[in-house]
Amino acid sequence: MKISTWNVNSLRVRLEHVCDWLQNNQPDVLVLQEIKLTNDLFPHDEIAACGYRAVANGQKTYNGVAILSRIEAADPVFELPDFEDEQRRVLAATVGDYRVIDLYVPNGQTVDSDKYIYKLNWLAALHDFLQAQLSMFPNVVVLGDFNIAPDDRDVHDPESWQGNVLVSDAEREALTGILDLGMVDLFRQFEQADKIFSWWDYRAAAFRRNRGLRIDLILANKSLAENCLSCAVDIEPRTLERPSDHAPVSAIFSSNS
DNA sequence: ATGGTGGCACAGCCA
Repeated sequence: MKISTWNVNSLRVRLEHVCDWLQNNQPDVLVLQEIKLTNDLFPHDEIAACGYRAVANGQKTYNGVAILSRIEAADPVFELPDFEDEQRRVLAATVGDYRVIDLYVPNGQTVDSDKYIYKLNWLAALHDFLQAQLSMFPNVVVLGDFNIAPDDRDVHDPESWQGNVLVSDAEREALTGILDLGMVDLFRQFEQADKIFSWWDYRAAAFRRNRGLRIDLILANKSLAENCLSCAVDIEPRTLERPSDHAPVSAIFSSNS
């Protein structure tokens, strides 16, 4: 079972990259963030031509998430319970034996902004939703753009980022609270090279200089994490013409989980 | 260097 996540920053613009990546990598599930289109404009035919079904939770201009899967996804949830939100950032669904929870966590803009307060409130609601999902499903994978770098190993220059949005203490504590529900950051289960990131700003040649952050994460509950065989970032699509600013991340699970 | 680039949509917001 291979499950992957990718913030595509507009599915319209990146459709060809997504289709090529599906053909080349053959995941069982790929979850997308920032599709930036409404459900009526979702490219179901093109995705079907690659051999995948799709469930979308889309929105015009901003945000929007989707789950692509070889087999049909069931029992979708489109909202954080008891959290009023116009922004389409969550999509949970069951794919075979796995509960897949696709997230586009709010960016937060700056630590003194209203958007940062919204981010922390959103993460508190997410915590309660994940607690409930973990009590209902034996195999839970939570993945997407978390807009939080878990620790300083995930930041190209921790000193320059100190206290900034994406690395602030309150955000990292919120992530720790989610992990404390019984989840594992799969990437850190494995030996990894230094300075592996999943997002690089479009500006200032950040990718060429590898000035990035690891903010695209795959979490799994502990018993499922024990069946994880690998977790890796694929920077190849970030080298293409007109790339997303994020790279895809994939985890592979042994088939008996 | 308080900018830089990119998507959406066509000015300015968001990242």
